[in-house]
Amino acid sequence: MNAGRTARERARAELTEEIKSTAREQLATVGAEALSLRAISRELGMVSSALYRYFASRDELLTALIIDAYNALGSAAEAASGSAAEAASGSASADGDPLDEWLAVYTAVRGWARTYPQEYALIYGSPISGYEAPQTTVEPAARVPLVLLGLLQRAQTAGRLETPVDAPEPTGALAKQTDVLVALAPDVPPAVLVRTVIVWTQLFGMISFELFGQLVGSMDPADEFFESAARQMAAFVGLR
Amino acid sequence: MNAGRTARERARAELTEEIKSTAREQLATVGAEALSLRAISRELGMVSSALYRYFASRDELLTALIIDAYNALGSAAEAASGSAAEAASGSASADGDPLDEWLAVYTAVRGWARTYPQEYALIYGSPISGYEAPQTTVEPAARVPLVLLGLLQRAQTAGRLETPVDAPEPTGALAKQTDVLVALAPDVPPAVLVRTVIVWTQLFGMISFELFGQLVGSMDPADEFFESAARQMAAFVGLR
DNA sequence: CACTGTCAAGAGCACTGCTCTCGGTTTTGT
DNA sequence: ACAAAACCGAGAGCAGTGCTCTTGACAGTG
Repeated sequence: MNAGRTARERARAELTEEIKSTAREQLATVGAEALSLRAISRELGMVSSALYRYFASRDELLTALIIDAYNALGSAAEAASGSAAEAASGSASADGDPLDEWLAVYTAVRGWARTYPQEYALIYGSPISGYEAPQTTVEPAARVPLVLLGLLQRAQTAGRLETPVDAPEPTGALAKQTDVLVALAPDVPPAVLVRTVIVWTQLFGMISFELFGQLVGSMDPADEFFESAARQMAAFVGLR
Repeated sequence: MNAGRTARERARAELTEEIKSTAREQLATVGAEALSLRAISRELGMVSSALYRYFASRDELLTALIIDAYNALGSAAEAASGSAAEAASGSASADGDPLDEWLAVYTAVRGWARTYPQEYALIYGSPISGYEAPQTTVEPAARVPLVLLGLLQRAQTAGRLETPVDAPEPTGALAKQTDVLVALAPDVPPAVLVRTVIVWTQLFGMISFELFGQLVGSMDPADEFFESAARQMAAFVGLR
């Protein structure tokens, strides 16, 4: 993250960032699959071949944009989680109301998605054909679910999580898969962890439907529906 | 649906279907955004310009494929709903167990999506850039949610739907939006209808996550998770 | 000063969607 | 039955794309 030592390294880092920046602009206007390296180079006043000194291919540029998008969304969710906790208590370390925090995270995720719909589509839409997401994307991609898990873990230790009576205990392969999540939120019961995954898929399904126009004719505009869903999903995982 | 009168009309209809068929093959192998009219025409042994006699543009071909995909998925859901009802009773008109039917619909939708992932991505993935879905797509797109609504309506009149006590009554704009659904399932309480939309978004969010690789590392393979989610969502809307 | 690695530039390849024109065939109207 | 109209496939061509390769200029290091 530091400025490179030599002038060359600094120039290279700056230009790399500049390329990504104009790529994001193009993304916002023409969409992901119409992203053109030549158009970017034209915008930057350089020749298209020069761009390949910075990104070996269009896919590599897309990968960089995808990772940036995951991180931006993750940061937004984490910030919402953190500031909601502070706002209620005044102190930075004490926790606020878990339900408020839950709603703040939901709102932040949706807000980011609506502000940067093309970048959202890039990471949660159909995968680019012939493009295999490298392993580098899974860590940034995990930040949003980690926020939810962390929130529930803290709510549990604060006595604000009440395991729903009708949540079935996972068995078989599902129990094994849940173990991975137990390691991340050890005090949250497995039944609630399964529900957390359900809720996680609901959140992004709902946002995708809103952004991709699937709700037109029923729940669009989706503001009130979204908040209702957020509250009902909080209750679904046992947040009180 | 009938064969055209003149030989030309029949040939035209056949060739149109053949174009869509090879387009679907290409779709399955190279993906939607790499779908090439020239490659299709090459496969068909004709020149690319001739293809424009049948589809005015690439977008128009995509629209046709999208409508076909919606209809195929809708048929699969309707068939599952119908056959589940018959299987339990032997009669074609009597209803089976609503919960079995619910699970059958879930399984059918997921099965179709896994069988035709690229066609699924075409309709539930990111919208094609610069492509506006025409009004013709909304009716076929509504078939799956209509299956769920119909199922709940029948379950309600059969006394198999128990409105959850913690489902909040929709108010304000949300209540207005729910009215559209009331017209489709008049006996289902509005609170349950809102939950139906939530469940609807969850279903497709879950399938999208599975297909687009978002579940890798947690709930993949998703068979058991999917069934658990299906059952818990049935309970969430009050199916008993 | 000379050498080595990095850089932008340019030409070029194979591909794309799409348009237009040109003959030939089929359907239709009189 | 015959002419007019509609339709069809072929081919050339345009503007655009991602990507590769070569060339000449520059900066950093011994």
